[in-house]
Amino acid sequence: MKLGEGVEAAIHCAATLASVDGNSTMPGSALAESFGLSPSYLLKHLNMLTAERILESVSGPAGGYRLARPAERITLLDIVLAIEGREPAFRCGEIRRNGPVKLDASAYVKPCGINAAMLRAERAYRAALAETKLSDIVADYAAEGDPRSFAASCAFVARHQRPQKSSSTKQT
Amino acid sequence: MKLGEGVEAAIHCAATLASVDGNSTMPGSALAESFGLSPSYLLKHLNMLTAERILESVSGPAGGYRLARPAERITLLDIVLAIEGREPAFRCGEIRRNGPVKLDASAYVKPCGINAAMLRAERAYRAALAETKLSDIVADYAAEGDPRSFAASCAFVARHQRPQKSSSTKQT
DNA sequence: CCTATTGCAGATAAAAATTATCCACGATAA
DNA sequence: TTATCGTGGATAATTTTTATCTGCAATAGG
Repeated sequence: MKLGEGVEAAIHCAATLASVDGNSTMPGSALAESFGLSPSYLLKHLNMLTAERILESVSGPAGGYRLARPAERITLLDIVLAIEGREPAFRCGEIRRNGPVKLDASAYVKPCGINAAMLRAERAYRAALAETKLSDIVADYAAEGDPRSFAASCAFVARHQRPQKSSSTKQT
Repeated sequence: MKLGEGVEAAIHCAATLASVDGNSTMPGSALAESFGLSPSYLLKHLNMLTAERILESVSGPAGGYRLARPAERITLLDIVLAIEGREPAFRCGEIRRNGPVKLDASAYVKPCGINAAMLRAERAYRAALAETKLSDIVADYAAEGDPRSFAASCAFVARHQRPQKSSSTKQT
């Protein structure tokens, strides 16, 4: 069982974007630089977040990314599902049917108990992820992280965020 | 997030072995045939289960595999960890340190809050897996599975299991 | 002892998924 | 008009997973 590296990048980026002002944006290249990641690959992940309506993007100079809704309404589950996909980790291949004894299909109408148990565990996993909001991550970082690190992050955001012209609905 | 196919095979094999009599064994080739799996690859997985003391193996003709302890004391978590390894699914790459601003290592003594949240979720996942015993899987199959399928499984086990010479509580 | 059957370890190969790069394109602020 | 930025597709490099093969050790039965 393994989560792709993109998950870590995506959560860190989202947490960073949570502290840009109002409807300002931050370019993907700045996010990549901020974590020492390959810009072209990170964009792939940011795109998935955009496709799942977790981020919004603005084209053109002064463009970039911002959260599509307040950090209070984005959970770690949202991000993990956006990056890793919605498929469950355990996929039942129904190998019980593949033996030498061929039974009628009607013998397999009941779902496999193993599958049920594995999916139950995964629901617990997702429920736990859904309990942590992006705002919790940010608040925890501000309250318990090292002040130097926090200050550096704030400075970085302040330096790279870009105010937008059109004042549409404001995010917080 | 993805679980290897070996997990499904391992659980099915363990469930099958749960219904062999006493200290009898069942050869890996029979287990592979029972689920239409490649024998040589399945042996890899059975081996991992043996290495983790979930199965015991007996060499020689009339040899094979059996459970190393009663099915009541084997959980799905035991099997999943044996096959997938004990590493957590989320591995924190500490990418927060990789930015352009180089801070002293003392700024990163606090563990990353993102990592903590992800590991918390994984603990929930493992706790849920630990709640299902192999005996539950077998009991459920006997009680709620299709009678034809259950009878076929029992017949298969009866046909392939091999009694051992009396003195056996040792292994590898 | 001999032989056949079985598990075990290691090397290796084939297939698939992940990670990463590049380029042509449309959007847009200045 | 131009430079900056996101988008999408194609492609390649890398790693992981899946699968096979071979030689070897263990051992039941003759």
